[in-house]
Amino acid sequence: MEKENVSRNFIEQIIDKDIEEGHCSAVCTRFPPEPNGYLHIGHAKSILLNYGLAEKYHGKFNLRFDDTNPTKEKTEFVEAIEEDIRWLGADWEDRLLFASDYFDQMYEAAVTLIKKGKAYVSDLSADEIREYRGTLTEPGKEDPAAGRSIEENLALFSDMKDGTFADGEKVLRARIDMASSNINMRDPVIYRVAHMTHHRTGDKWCIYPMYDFAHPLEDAIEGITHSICTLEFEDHRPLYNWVIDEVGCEMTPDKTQMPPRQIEFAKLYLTNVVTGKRYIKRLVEEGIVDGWDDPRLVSIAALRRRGFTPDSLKLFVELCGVSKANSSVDYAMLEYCIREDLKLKAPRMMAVLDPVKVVIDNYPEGETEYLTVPNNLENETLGSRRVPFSRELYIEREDFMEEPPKKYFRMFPGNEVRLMNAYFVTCNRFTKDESGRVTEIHCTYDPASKGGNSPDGRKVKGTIHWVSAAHAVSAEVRLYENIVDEEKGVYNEDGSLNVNPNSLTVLSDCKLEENLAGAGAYDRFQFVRQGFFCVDAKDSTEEHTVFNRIVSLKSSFKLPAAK
RNA sequence: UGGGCUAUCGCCAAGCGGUAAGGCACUGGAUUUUGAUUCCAGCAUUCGCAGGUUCGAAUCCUGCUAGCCCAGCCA
Repeated sequence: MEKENVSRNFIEQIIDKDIEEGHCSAVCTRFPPEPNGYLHIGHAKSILLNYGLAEKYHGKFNLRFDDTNPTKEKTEFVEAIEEDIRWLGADWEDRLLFASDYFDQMYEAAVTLIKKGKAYVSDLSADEIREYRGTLTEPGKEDPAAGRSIEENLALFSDMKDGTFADGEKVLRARIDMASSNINMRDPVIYRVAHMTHHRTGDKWCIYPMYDFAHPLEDAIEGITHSICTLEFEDHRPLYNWVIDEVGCEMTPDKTQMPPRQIEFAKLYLTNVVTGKRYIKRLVEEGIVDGWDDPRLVSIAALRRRGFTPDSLKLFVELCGVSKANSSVDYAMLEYCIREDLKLKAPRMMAVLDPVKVVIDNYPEGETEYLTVPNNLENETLGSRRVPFSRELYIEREDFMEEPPKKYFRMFPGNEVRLMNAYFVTCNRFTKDESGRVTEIHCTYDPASKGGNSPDGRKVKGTIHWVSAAHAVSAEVRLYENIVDEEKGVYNEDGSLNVNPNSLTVLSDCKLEENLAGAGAYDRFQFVRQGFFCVDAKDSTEEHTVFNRIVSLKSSFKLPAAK
């Protein structure tokens, strides 16, 4: 028995009830993206939710491209979307589906509607339709063409399909209720004319179904039981059900199953992060980011490039939960998830990001010894490696202070610290340049403390990481902060983007232990005391490795404010 | 001034008439060759507000308030 004290979300409760009451014997969900852009973390929630439900109920999960509007869609996007979903681990098996494959059936369904007297061809222009629709507080007016005979509608709709009319000249409307308090029910347009080459059906069609008509049919055709979408479609549910009732249920493959049920949930928003296409587009156009996969963004591609793992995103989505309340999840939750995932999986290596030279005065010149170091103290299965130690090393510049404040237990004159996995060392002197910048630190080491412990039981407060200067490999390391600060607003008063000037820090000459030399794209490590890092797959080359900091380690250490 | 939806800790989120789960964040304290991890402890007398029903209400009723969505031939 699993720990079943975990509470179920409201969607699971609905499904449980549907199963209990015998309405549904095999759950089928779907993720239905329109291939008109890249996926972001909000989509990951939907993907993982739908896929997770299918898994949990031993049902099926379909990937269906909702490609009913050729003016916005591209094959390039379907490929990118497939890659992202595959990477996330959501398996659609052999059910890679396209709404455009159902165009014939949708056309027939529209004809059926006309024959039932439930749809008519309108002559109104887009502007006129808007006028006739009324407002939020006033009912709409009957379309002058609403009274057309079935025969005439059939002929006109056929002409629409045959290309007799120009874009916008005619439209097919469902006959529902022009006075409905729900604007979606005021005789919604269900087919429009668009002389446009579709990325999959080419020029076969010049009329395309609208979302509200197409979507329920797609769900019905595929035998979707629970059609999960976001909150803004709540008002569309009556129309969804209308289409299902009028023509959809006939198209269902298994009549013993309930017809598809639409369920809406709240989108995922993250604090200090923007997912809007327009905003991202501006960031790209203004050269603030280097594309849709810039590691500071939260598109799936960006998260992947930054170094996030599918498991970390899964964890994140689980922790966020599912509800109908609009909310914004703290970015710290995402950070927690990637740390949690990588904690035991990533080898812990030494890398000095901002190096300063250290010389061990009493260590023999020219000598190198190899120390055996475990790759992850908390996970023995990751094994160990050999790390070279020698007379000249690099340590982190911030691990040394000439005049330390209280509670500073790193290196300072006279203080003994541990070089992680190596020796105790004590700083005796150091040199500075004209500007006062420390150039070289001199220490003596205690040979008896090899491995990092003194046989006499002497303790040190500080343990710092280091890299042998002669053996170090250089690399570029990029540190990131969020691009936006919501507190200050996403846009400035003059309409310009309010971007965090520190969103990217490039450290061009970091010193890494030699074992990191062979790291390849997407390899992830913990750089001890620094954080988790991932080899950038886009900008790394054979001779120039670029690491992205995925997330820093938590730290309760703060230097007292300098004065 | 129409319709739909939502309000529980700084941020998510359980709760479904029997007396406020959990996670993140935060704050101690212990352990520690990462000021990390781990561990232990703390963190809503109160559920948007006001009334009412009830022995008993976050849960039911009434009335407010706030926020989100809807007037594409987008999805």
